[in-house]
Amino acid sequence: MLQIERRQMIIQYLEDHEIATVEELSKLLNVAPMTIRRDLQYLEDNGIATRTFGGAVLKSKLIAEIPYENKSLSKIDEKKRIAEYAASLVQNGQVIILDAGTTNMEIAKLLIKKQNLVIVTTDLKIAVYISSTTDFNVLCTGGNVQNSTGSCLGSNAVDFLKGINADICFIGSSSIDVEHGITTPSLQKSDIKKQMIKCSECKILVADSSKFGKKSFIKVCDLNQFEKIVTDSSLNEHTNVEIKNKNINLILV
Amino acid sequence: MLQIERRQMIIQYLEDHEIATVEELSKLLNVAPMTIRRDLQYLEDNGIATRTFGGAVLKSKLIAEIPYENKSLSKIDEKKRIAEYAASLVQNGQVIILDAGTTNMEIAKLLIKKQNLVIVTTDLKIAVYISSTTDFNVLCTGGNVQNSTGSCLGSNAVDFLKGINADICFIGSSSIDVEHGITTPSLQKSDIKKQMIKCSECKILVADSSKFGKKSFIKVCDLNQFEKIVTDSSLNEHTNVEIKNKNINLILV
DNA sequence: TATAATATGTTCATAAATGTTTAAGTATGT
DNA sequence: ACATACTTAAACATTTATGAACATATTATA
Repeated sequence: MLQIERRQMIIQYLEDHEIATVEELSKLLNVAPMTIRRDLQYLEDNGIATRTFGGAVLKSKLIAEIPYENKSLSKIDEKKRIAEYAASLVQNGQVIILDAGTTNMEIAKLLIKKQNLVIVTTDLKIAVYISSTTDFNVLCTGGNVQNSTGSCLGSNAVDFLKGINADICFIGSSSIDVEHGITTPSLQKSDIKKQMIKCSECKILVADSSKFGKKSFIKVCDLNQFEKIVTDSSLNEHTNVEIKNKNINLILV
Repeated sequence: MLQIERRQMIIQYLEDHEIATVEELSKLLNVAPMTIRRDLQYLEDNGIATRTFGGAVLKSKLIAEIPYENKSLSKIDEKKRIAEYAASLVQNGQVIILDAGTTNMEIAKLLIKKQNLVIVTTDLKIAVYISSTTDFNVLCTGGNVQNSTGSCLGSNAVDFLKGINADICFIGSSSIDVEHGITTPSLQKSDIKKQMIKCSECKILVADSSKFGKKSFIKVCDLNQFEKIVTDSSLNEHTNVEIKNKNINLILV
């Protein structure tokens, strides 16, 4: 197993269990405890985990942004299932807004099988992917490109979106909380998502279950703004009930 | 098996598995580990994969899916030489406009070694490439994405450029004629190039010699608009003399 | 066909990752 | 405070991966 792979699994384990001991990780991954310590040191240096005596916990609920490569490896199966459901909501000929991120990339991979869509996105990789594989009308918002993710930010992107009337938007988020709604680490990202929601008829939130119960800095909107919230079935029971109590259409795939 | 074929299979393998070790690729493809390392080095240089100790992970699936190889295979050496000269004109800290196309992609590959640039481009692939490999400020114009090339067109892109003041723009063209100047097959492309030229201090035309002596429909500008025209030394003598007679700074690399 | 250019294989010194040992540090119960 | 059990990190040993240099094979070109 490669080093990066092992570190990825530690992140995955932490996402699932919130906490892990050096010993259990050492046994699980069949490496010396010292190796696990060095891995945890790396994760701490990169702001992903916080070391404790005997193990580590995920960095506080106010999560920072994890680099793209790490993200794309984690929860990939869940994302594919979420994407499958999301794509089933799309009719041929519709105008679709896709938010940036790996979950929306998974949706994009399925949408190319549809006919005659208009795709609007801030994610350059999604724009390149769809435009190179279909004859859809692909619109890219433009703006400042965020180096870590390849997505457009800034007033140009927001202004571009203001001119759009879409049938459906798919919004991704890494911080979803029943009480505080969805939040982002930057004002710019929040502005983009707000505008995407504003100019779409139907709003769908797509995010794997690890994103729930987390808060970031800038609020985008409350959960009741969405027609549907699509996530995977590992969502913890408490959150599940809380959302359903609010009469929100929660889809577990 | 051809080299390009093998590299294609590595990309395919990475797309399926997200991650791969040198050893498994070596066994799978029946070549020496060193060959795999060289392949992975190539893929990393081209922004397709990220190497790790012992293997590699996929960077972003899209660049791989684009028929880059095919396009850029023609006149690739000439383009690299042209790009080398073009890149040498760029100072750290400058604002650069890059037109769409493979020659400008070659320039982009060299610009990532500079410091602190601001890059403005209509080419999504260039935007993704530079933003994912540097901390430069990358601006993408946005607009309608042309499906065949992955570049932005339309009034959004032109309007975006109107707000830019650049030090240098690098313009590509497939139709250059001493008498008729540079021409494009569509009004949209012409509008973009015109605006790029208008908002740049210094204008450089980059095109391999096969593009000379050709005419298309919509005129962009005359050749004397450019501070320098950079092409390869296979340019035919007649055109060479004609351009120099017009007192234009022609660079043959 | 001969020759040049390119791609691939091999070897080996170097570097990186991991394992092991051990002294010092930390938590916890009495 | 003390003893005990556990955790840590430094130092060194071991394993494994890497890339440079050169040899060989393959492909392109004259």
